[in-house]
Amino acid sequence: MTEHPTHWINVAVQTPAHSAVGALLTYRCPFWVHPGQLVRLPLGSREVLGVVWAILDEAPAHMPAAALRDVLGVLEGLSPLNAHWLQLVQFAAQYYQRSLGEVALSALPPQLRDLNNEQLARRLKKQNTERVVQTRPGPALSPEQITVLEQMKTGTGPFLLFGSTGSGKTEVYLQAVERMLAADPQAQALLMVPEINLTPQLEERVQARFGAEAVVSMHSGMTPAQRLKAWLAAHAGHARIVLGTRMAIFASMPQLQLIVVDEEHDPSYKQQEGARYSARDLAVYRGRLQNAPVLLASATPSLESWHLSRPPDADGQNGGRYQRLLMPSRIGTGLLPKVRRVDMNKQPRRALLSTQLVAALQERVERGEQCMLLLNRRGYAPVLHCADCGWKSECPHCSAFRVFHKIDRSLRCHHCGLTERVPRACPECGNADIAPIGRGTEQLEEHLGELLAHVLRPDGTPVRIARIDADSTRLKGALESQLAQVHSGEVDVLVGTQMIAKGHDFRRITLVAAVNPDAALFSSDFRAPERLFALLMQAAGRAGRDAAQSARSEMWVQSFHPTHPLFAALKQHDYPAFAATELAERTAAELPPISHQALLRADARTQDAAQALLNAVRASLEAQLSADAATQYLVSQVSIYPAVPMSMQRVANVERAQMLLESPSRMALQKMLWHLHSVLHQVRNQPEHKGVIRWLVDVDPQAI
DNA sequence: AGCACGCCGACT
DNA sequence: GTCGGCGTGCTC
Repeated sequence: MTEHPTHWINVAVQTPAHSAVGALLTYRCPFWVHPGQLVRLPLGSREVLGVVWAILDEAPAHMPAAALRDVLGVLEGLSPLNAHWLQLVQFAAQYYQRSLGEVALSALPPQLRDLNNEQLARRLKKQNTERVVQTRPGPALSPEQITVLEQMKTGTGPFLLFGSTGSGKTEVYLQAVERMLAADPQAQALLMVPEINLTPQLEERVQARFGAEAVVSMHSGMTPAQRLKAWLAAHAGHARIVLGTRMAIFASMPQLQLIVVDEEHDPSYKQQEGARYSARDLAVYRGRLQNAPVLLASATPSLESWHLSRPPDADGQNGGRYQRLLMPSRIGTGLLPKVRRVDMNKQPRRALLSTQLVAALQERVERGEQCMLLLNRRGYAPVLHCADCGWKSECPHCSAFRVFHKIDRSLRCHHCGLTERVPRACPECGNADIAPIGRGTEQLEEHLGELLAHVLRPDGTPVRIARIDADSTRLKGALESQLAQVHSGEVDVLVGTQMIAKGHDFRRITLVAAVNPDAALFSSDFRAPERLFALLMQAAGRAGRDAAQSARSEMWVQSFHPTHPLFAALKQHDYPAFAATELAERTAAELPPISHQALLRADARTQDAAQALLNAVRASLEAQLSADAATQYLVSQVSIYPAVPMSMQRVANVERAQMLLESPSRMALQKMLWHLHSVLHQVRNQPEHKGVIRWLVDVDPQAI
């Protein structure tokens, strides 16, 4: 810390976008600092961590010098966050309408805030050893893998790798990393996966290939100490490979030269609270910024990425910015499972499982094979109902029904968490005859137990059924132990929600069934079919991973609409056909990815108050923009729809309303949001909007 | 968001 | 008499 005449700096500190302290703060600084350095600052009565954003040449004119406080100190031994990182954070903050400080500070490991310089020095010393990378050779590549890697070498990307399940996408990532390290041993790669659950298995493969020293993980399941350690290793450039969930997109990686986004279609890449960023979209931005190739990969790409990678038309025009790479074949002799559609109209009324499916399950169990049943509803039944007076198990605080969980005889609201014992009789009329409506995973498990009670495994022991969902895996480590049971063959029939369809390799599963997938076909959410198709394709990919068994693997779909085009495309394993139909519909309706959307949401004590704020913002915004010749065009380019209640209108006694903004031009939408931000502050301060609790902006929302 | 300051009910 | 309920208001 060299002596230096006092000067002034702008710093980002942790403050929410809607607070009065939204922008950079100015401090006096009695010593020399660089942009990107971390400093400790007095803010009100507390001491906070800040990121130095800019060094000012002179005292700021907008504030009296006496109002500026002094920086307390700098975190020593840390090299400054580089300009690329600062720009990534700046872009994310601006694009997703949050404060710089909120994005910057939430991108840093929380423990950095609590350490003094001695503690930090100790941590830095501990991990300050050069890491040795010992690359072990990989398997021989398929012709498709070779072609794709060749295309990555000659092109600039971003690349969309469209590769079916089992085509060997992971090996492509590993080869790309290997090639990167061969060219530059100091280079760093970022590998992203959608969920924490999927990090261990990829981590294992990466470590086996490049050594345990080379890789660090970053996800929210790690302890503060682990997170700090991993972050420091990446920031210092010691970790060659950072493997993580969406939060890893903000890892400081000075030598970043490759970004891979696995299962790029997965909705988990979109953060659903705070700064609602899409890690996949930021990956593309970051790749361009740091001149690092970006590889997005999926067997069922998002329609956004599929559209952006569309090939040019016959005259070479109108192609997408992304380069599409193809790996259509499953490796080895493995075949994709045969898809069977069961017409539930021909089954007994209200049957949960068709007779054919039950027979097929029995056959598999008796052969010693495993089956997996998907039902996207946890609990025993989604509603309890009194036939006498019509009472239903509504949540008193939310616009939702409380779900009946038979296991602990509880009624639980899945939105606010309210849990009560199931009443013995109807709370309204006292009738003892209250009955569940609809079926969840608990009931499916119970029902299967009855249907297959007489079925024996080849060794003569009775069938074993297990359930995996958010309830069964609530305890730490429960998911791992349950998965291990399935792998070891202790379980014959696995029942679960979509969490079992993702990524886990169950080699002995030869039958996967979607029990009741119809809801998504007619959902008001225009992305529901896309998600369903991806889920079913992914689930189908769980069956027959073992080449010896793949010939007789099957994916079953029970539906009241078995001839629906979505299922027809699924039967052919034809994602491009599905995407073409879906994109045609999106184009006709001017929905994303043809248009771009943002949501403004308001929470208030009453629905009227929430909507009143939104409609006032809309009126004020349109009036202000129309009045100025320079901004008039925005009003015609961006549609602002009237405020409506959210589909989950009330959660924990808070009323929620939303307003949709839509534009064919992403730029126009961004400019509109910029104006919206200032109008919101004006309107929010008017006394008639006192009842509003909070507002938030969701850019590129996943569901509307 | 924190964290203060500030003005009214049941307890060591 | 105090500990503490959460209502407004400020943080360079």
